[in-house]
Amino acid sequence: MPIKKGEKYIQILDAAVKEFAENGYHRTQVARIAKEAGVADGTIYLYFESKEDILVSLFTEKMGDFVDKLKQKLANVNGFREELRTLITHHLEVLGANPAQAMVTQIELRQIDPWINQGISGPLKSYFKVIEEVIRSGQDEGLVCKSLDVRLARKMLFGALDEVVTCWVMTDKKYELVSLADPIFEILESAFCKNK
Amino acid sequence: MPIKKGEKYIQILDAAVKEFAENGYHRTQVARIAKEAGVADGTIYLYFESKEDILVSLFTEKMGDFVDKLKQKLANVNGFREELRTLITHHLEVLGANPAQAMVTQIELRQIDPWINQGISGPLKSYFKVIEEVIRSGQDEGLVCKSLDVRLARKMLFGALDEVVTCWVMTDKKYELVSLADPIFEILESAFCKNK
DNA sequence: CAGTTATGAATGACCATTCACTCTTATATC
DNA sequence: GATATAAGAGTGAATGGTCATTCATAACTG
Repeated sequence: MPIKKGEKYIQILDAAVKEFAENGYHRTQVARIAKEAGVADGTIYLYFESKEDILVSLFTEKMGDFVDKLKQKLANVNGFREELRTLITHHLEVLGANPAQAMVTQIELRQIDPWINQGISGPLKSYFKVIEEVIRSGQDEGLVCKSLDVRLARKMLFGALDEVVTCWVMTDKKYELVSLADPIFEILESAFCKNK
Repeated sequence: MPIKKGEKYIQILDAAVKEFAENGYHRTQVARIAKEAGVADGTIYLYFESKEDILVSLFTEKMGDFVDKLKQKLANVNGFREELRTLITHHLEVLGANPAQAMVTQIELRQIDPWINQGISGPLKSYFKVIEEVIRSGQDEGLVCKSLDVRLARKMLFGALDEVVTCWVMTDKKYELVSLADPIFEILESAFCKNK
């Protein structure tokens, strides 16, 4: 029964993001995380069940935040177009501002492991739900074709954003990720909206 | 200097796809691959440098094929719309027909490892080039806005397809992947084409 | 019988996890 | 207020299991 909170908990999590981003999940030893966090190896196991648990906690922690903040922003905005723009911008802003975190969520988390996926699917699904709601609201407004398969559209939208972020992470991050928000918005808008 | 060809080479590769798809790269032992392939553990090292080398070879081998076949199909087709449709269909058809391979390329390959990425980037880049050429041909035809950022469009197109395949792989593969070709085509076409 | 190909038991490196111990802080007793 | 007792948090060296890889040996082949 690890204590999933407190100062050390955060320290370890932060150290883990850094190490995972730098060396990849499988290549970073727990001992390295401990060193980076300034705690003893054993201390980690007071806060986490296992190495995998660190990875999962990392994701759920960050993803929970991500979705919460997005929902707040969406509440202050009206109409499908602005919602879509907000969604895209948020995605790029947050990941653009946290390259290490982006690295972890984009790459390290992708390894299939029934256990890891279980831990991840919750928060990720809630993000998917938000995306689908935005698209559906576009349909209600009459801007998006009613016959559009919302699920499929969500997958494509998410996939598109995801790949853009992945490319950015994998290269040297020379450009500002957010600067792509506008062109992406243009493309996705015309993808979903009926031709006027 | 492993011999990168021959019957056993293929056998090992096939066994590896199966095992990686089933258990994931890190969870499959070389010994399992050997057993599945019907060869001795040591034999693997006559054909491959290392376990990683198996993964990379797998990808380059399959991806080379993938791009070659796609190019052939594209040569027999005229006009941006049909090219785009061909591209999408090919992507879904090939991965839909080889779930295990899809699993490996979609998931297992994503783990960052400078070495692995190096091995992968070649064949993947050649696929990207094909995609970009198709989009550019659409611009030449006047169907796609000249101001569209081809690179960005490629990333989004690839990401969209990729995510659709990933979702399919992760679930129980209940539906035919190719059946999504039409709706995806509709969406991507209107994403890129000027409103008529 | 030389050369090539294949074998699989043995090796050794690696690293997540544990646990016997220390250090700190809080509470109780006189 | 001084001392004793207990609990919790933290430590890091030692453990043990897991494989990738090697290599001495065998089995083909021409």
